[in-house]
Formats: sequence, structure tokens, C-alpha cells
Amino acid sequence: MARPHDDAPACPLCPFRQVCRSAERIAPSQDPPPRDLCPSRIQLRAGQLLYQQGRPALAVYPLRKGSIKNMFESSLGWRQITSFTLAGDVLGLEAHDSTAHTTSAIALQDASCCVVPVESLRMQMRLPEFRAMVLDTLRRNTERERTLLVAIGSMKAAQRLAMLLLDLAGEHGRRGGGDSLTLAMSRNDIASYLGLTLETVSRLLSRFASAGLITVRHKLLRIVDQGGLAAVYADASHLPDPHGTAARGTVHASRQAA
Amino acid sequence: MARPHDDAPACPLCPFRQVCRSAERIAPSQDPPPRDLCPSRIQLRAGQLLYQQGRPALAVYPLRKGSIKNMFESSLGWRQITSFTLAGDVLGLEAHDSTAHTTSAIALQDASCCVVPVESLRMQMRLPEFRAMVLDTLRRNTERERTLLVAIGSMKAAQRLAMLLLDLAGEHGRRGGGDSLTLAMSRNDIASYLGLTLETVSRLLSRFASAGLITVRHKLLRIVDQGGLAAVYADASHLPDPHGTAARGTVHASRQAA
DNA sequence: CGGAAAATTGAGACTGATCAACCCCGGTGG
DNA sequence: CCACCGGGGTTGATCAGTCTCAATTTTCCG
Repeated sequence: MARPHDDAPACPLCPFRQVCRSAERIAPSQDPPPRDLCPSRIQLRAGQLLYQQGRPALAVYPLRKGSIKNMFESSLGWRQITSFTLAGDVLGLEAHDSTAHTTSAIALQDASCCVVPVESLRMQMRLPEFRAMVLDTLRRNTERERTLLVAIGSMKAAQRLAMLLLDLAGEHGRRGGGDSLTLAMSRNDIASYLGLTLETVSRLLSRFASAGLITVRHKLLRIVDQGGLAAVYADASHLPDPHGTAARGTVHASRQAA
Repeated sequence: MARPHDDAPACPLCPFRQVCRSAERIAPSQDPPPRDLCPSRIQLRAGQLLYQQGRPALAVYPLRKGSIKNMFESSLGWRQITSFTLAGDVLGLEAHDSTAHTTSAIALQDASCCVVPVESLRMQMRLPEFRAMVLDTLRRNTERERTLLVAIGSMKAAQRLAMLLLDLAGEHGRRGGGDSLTLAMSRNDIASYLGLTLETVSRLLSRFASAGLITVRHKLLRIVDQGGLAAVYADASHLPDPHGTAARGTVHASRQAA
């Protein structure tokens, strides 16, 4: 509270901090000094909807705190989590000038985000540097989504889960977090994201734990053996059998070429 | 040959026909009249690569004839067909100003396409109408990809295949084709696209046939009962068992909410 | 403290993968 | 013209992985 600008932890990573700065410059000598740098804020409770698929996209939302799941619903009503968004990333950036949100965003825990109206965004997009950064974000998102598609389409359950855990741990690390992190999403969300059932996810987490790759206790996760997880990701047969009966043997050429 | 412009069948549908027209207008009074309206052409034999993932994207390619599969390869080397492109559609349109191709494009049969350099594309993109059309194409592509993700993530094999067949038939119909069409892609390609194996695809095609939904003979496909296929797409239990032992009964609430 | 939601664990069923044999068809060369 | 060959496709038998159903346990939250 005593700090001058009351930044959330995510602000230094936020791709929009320049936007905030310039917003600050527009109203420079206000007294008291501007506390809310961004145009406005939204607070969300766990489970609340930030925006809904199909609704007009009026703003983008740099996430300050908490985490969000993005859900896609097909025209026949099939739903799936397509991504998880962590603090410091930007929500609601729709590709190809879409005027509507293509997914729904739901808070996994209490969260808060800035609100950057699309006009502000469009203004900033004229700056080549900013523009490049946004486009790069969008490209990474689609790359990520394609990778997920391939994973669901041809990898075994254990590999998919290892992929997610490594991914989450990587993001957590990039944010400077310690080696133990919180799984904000439910087993059901993880299952949906990976194209599995919640029971399979639960069982696999237990197997990973008993194989010494991780420790889990409900939402608390710690990666114990990152290399081991990576090996499982690359090749499911690196994971010992549930009842310790054997290991690594079966060379059923897993549907791949590498 | 006697026709003035020697359009390929796909030209009337091609979203770039305006580009061709304007290219024509740039060099208006040439004698003989310009036969090749588009800057240049490429001919491909079955199996040939039009462009490769990761390589610089220098042009887009309206497909005049034949069909193409698009393959994505993840960083670990896992591959999957992510889409099929039919004559009249545009290849190589990369999202978000990507300077590199994000998939590889491989001809399924002998094919030919126009070559529109990215500079030409960028010029045309200034026309609001054209721009809107291109962006709409890109949006439809991502929508399609997400639908595929959900399908692979939570639908049964029969539903996925039904989805593809209905999709192909729909595209075929939109192009004015009759009710029997050619599956240009191999069973393996279909399997890759749907996250299955070629044997499963083959078996399912046989089952669809014996259920009276389709007829197949190698690459020749005819949709006999479109409604029936749609029913299978919506609910796998609409497909009779292989040995006719039963039908429709088991109400194992298929992982869904609709 | 009580109730509801989430997570774990187990047993069994079922889908789809794997392995293997065969067929069909088009092309090639005798 | 026919025998051969090779690649793709079909079909069958078996098996593994994952889902489904069900019973508890744990945690969350009022």
C-alpha cells in the first residue's frame, strides 16, 4: 500500500505495461498520484465468467492475479478446455480481428485483471514493437493449440499429462515461483484439456507420484524429477507399471516417427 | 481453350478472382489477351510438397485443381494432418502476419494452384472487402481446428469419421459436385486427421457401409443416408453393432453435456 | 459440525490399437 | 497376354489402455 503504484506481482511481466505508462502520461500531474494505471479493473470470484464465447469482444484483459480456464463449445454443444491462462498473460485477445470472443473465460480462483478497451488496443497496435509483441503472443497460442491437438490425437494419457505438468512448471518458473506450485484447476478441467476423464488424471498423478516424478497433495504439486517427466512425455513406456510388476520393456512402436 | 480466360473450374469460387481481375487491369490491352490472370502457377504431382512448415511464407496459393493435406509437426516430431484443402480454397494463408509457414502442404493428387506473392496479398488487404473476406477465412479455419480438437478430445471414433464425411460431402456439394465423391486422401491420412489408426478407419467405413449410411469402394464414396450419418455424428450409439447383435441400446451417458 | 463437492481407488467392460494375414488393383516386364 | 510385384486396403484375433460405474475418503465452506 505504501508503494507508489501498487503494482500487482504480474505487472512487471505484463505486455501492456507500456499501455499503462502512456495512460499514466495522459493524466500526468493528478493529485493524488494515479493508483489505477489501467483504465479499469475487474475482480472475479472463483467460477465467475470473465467473458463468454460468442459475445462481442470489447476489451482485452491482462491478468493481474489468479488464473483462468478458456473453454470452447462447438456448434453441437461439445465443450473442452482449450487453455489455461496464468497471471501475467493476456485474455481475450481474439485472432483475426474477430469481433466476438471465440472461447469463454472462467476464473479458476479469485482473480483480477485490467480492462483494456479494444480502441486502446488498436491505438497501441500502431506501435510496431507492441504490435509485434501481440502478434507473437497470438502465434504462440496457435502453436500451443496445435501441439495440444497432436498430443490428444496421438499421445498416451501419461504423456499428455506429463506435457501439461512440464508446461505449468515452466510457466511457474518463468514467473519466478519456487519449485512447488498450485494446480488451480480441478481434475475435471485437466481431464477436459487433455481429452481424458478425471479418474484417469487422478490415477496418473498417483502413478507419477509413486514413480518419484512428482509429489501431489490435492492442489499442491511439486516436480521432483523434471528429466523423468520429460522422458515420460517423450515416451510413455518410461513410466513404471501401476503394480511395479515391470518396467520400460514393451517396445510397441508407439504411433510415431520422430 | 476457346473460352476467353481459361478459368479452372475452381476460379468462380476463388476468393482471389478480384485480385486476378485487377492484375488483369494493370496490363489491360495486351495482345494476345492475358491467359494467365494470376502472377504465376505451380503444378504438383501427387505427394509433392507445396511448402514446408518453418520455411518463409512468400506467397499464398489459391488451389485451382486437386487437393492438399496440411500437416503439422510438433517440436518433438509428432505429426498430424490438421486439415484437407480442396480446389477453390486458399493455401498458405498464415495467421497473425507469420513470416513462416506453420504447416506443410502436400498434394494428395496431381494439383495446380496460383501463386500470389505476399506483397500482392498485402496490397489487396487494403481493400476492406477483400480484407474482411480473408480474415473470415482465417477465422473459419481456426473454428474448424478447434472443432477438430474437441472431436478428437471427446468423441468416439465413429462420430469423428461421420463428422469428416459430412464435412467433405458438404464441401463437395458446395462446389456443385454430384452425390458421389472421391476420397483423395489415404486411410492413413484420414486416421491421422482424426487421431485414429488406419485399420479403425477402414473398419468404420465398412460398418457405415453395411449400416446403409454410405457406399465405399476404395476412394469412391457416396453418402446414402446423410441424416443417418448426422445421427451417428451426434450420438455414436446410433451405429449398429458390427455383428448385428444389437442396436442403439447402451445408454452409457457419452461424455458430454450438449 | 454437517453437507456438498472434489478426489481417490478399485473392478470390470469396452473401445480402439496392435499384430498378422490376405486381398485387390495398377503397373512392369517377360 | 500374363506373371509378378508392391502399395494400399480389408479383415480377423488379441490385447492394452482408458472409460465407466461404484464405493470411499478428503477437503472445502457455510
